[in-house]
Amino acid sequence: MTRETPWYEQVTTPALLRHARTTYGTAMRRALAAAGYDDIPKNGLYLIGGMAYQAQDMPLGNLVKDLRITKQAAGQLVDTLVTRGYLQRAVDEQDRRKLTVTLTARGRAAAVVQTEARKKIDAELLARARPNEVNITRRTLAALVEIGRQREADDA
Amino acid sequence: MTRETPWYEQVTTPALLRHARTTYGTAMRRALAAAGYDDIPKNGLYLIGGMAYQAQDMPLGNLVKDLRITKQAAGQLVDTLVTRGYLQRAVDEQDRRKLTVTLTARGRAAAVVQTEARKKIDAELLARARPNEVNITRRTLAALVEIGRQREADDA
DNA sequence: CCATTTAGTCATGTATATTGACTATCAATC
DNA sequence: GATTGATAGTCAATATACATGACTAAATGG
Repeated sequence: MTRETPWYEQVTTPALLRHARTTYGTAMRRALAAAGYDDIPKNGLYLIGGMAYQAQDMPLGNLVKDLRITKQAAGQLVDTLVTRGYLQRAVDEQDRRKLTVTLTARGRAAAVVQTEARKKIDAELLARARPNEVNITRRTLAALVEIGRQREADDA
Repeated sequence: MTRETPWYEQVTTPALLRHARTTYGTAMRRALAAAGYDDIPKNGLYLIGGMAYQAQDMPLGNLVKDLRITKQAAGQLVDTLVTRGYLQRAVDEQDRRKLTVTLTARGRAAAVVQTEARKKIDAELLARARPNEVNITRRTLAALVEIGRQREADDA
């Protein structure tokens, strides 16, 4: 009995990464839209989801690094999210040049929906992969991220 | 000695996926730009890299599904890549409505550069993770992709 | 054949991001 | 305590990528 080559061996790793992320992305977008949050711009998911998971407030400068966009684009992104009621801007009292960003009530509500959608995918994944395999995957992805950071630091 | 929580445990899986893909993306873009291929649009990498890896020619319709963009956007993407000398369009003789797309010489040359950049990252990854861990990662990513496909099929 | 479906185009609008030029705050020195 | 330089963000104009709506041409299926 000859073993069939699995489809994913015909696909590059970056392509796998792309499509894997799409699974999360569409699931989160669908859930958000169903709950009435259908006006979140592209990178808004990253911002809202990240803030709910990690930090209560985030300096705008972090966005620039994380999303690898210009500060103008970051400002514009925050602008629309403020306009649409998801975010609040505040001046950092320690350094009055800095702006920090916090979720509004609406923003937190959206974050909850988004987080649940994400966890749903995480749960579905555990039906197809062992917990240990998921851990290894996350560690390996982290290694890839570190390679990117390293390279960036090297040529700077 | 208390074990420190690794940074990546504070990050959602979709965020890890995003940043991991960025490592590949910037490496490939840099290599391409250094070799004179600095006019490739966003999704062009996916197209050129994918065609080099998988198929010699690709029906335009596949792009629509893979990239999850409208056929108009796909047509436009191919247009610019044809204009810039990376792709060639041809009518499918079996079905004269269909257009298939092939790499030109320039396109193949760019694909080589891109592929090498990708493999370089793959190699660097093997300095930080075992081959088996990389395999598990790719399989787990494939599972995520399948979850997305499944969900799409379900609500169709 | 005629109706329907499939594959792609043309024209137009919109959202997202970029480049370039500017203001405001802070930090360090003289 | 005034001057220089660096950092954080804004404003204005523009480019690019993608979407929507209306259309043409080729294939499929009674």
